[in-house]
Amino acid sequence: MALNLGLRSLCRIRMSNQTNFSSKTDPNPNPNPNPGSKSFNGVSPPELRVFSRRKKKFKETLLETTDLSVLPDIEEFAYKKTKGSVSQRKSEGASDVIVMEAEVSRVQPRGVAPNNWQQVLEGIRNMRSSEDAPVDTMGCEKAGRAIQRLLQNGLLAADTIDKADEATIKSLIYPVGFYSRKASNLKKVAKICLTKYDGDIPSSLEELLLLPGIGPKMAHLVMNVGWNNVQGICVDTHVHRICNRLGWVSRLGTKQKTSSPEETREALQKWLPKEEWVPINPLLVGFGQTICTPLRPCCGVCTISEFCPSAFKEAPSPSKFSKLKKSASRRKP
DNA sequence: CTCCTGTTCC
DNA sequence: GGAACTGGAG
Repeated sequence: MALNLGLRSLCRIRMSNQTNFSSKTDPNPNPNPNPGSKSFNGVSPPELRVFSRRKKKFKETLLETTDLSVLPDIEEFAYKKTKGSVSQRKSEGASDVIVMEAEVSRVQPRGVAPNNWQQVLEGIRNMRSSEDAPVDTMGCEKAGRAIQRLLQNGLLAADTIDKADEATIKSLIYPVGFYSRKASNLKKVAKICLTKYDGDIPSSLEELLLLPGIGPKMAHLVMNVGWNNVQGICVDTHVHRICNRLGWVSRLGTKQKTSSPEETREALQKWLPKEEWVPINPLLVGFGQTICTPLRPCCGVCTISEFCPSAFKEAPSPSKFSKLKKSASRRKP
């Protein structure tokens, strides 16, 4: 399923490259000598060898990360960028398509990255190496209790969920937060998947967002770990909070904190290299559950506090300050 | 902005 | 006793 999407994207990229790009760079492009036979997605054998060599990088950077809607821009950018290296790459036996793939993999929108971000990330990775955060045992790739119970009852497929009683689902997923709403959304989503997607889940961000109960956070999570097709960063409350504490994101053109996870996602994507877009979520979620907690972060044990503009700036215990705040908020006109 | 829900932490 | 907690809908 994820493979289908990847291959279709690949075909579309190839087709558009072959018509637009090769005519710009090579007045005499070698036509595919034997289209339809011994080819992989229209790539003939010599090209396929190059493709295999670059496969790993290609897979990681282009196939799984390219948003097809930005293709015209990428082609334009890649064309300019490849001018100097095209002949060299081609002498290695690479076709225009392969050159394009290599260059596109370097295309990444880059804003100004914050100072020391790599050290900060490395420090968080070290703090997270014990994998003792809830996300490590209950995260989306593991089966939490509620998922296990659904699984035991055969309720992880669209057709069985569609047939099942909403009250049954409700009791099985209890006591997850908002179990009632989630049970009803699950039924609705199963119906949609069954009628519109042949029992599977949709494979594009836009279609996922149309499902009830699926917002940006879940849609990106599904694209990232379900389809291996990275369209954006999955920003939840932890990623949102920590990025702001670190000063990694700000409102467009200001130094103010971002006010929503969506704003954080856009700001973070401007500079964070794409290879970090998927791992940043479990990394910061676990960090946020154990050390950089929403209330009273443990800056004393945090190894990157020297880089954190917010370190030790939040009240360590809710004493006089919060009591004053409470009494102030109780006074209503 | 509030609501949804039960738990957890103060 | 009650605030904060998830993420999405309205």
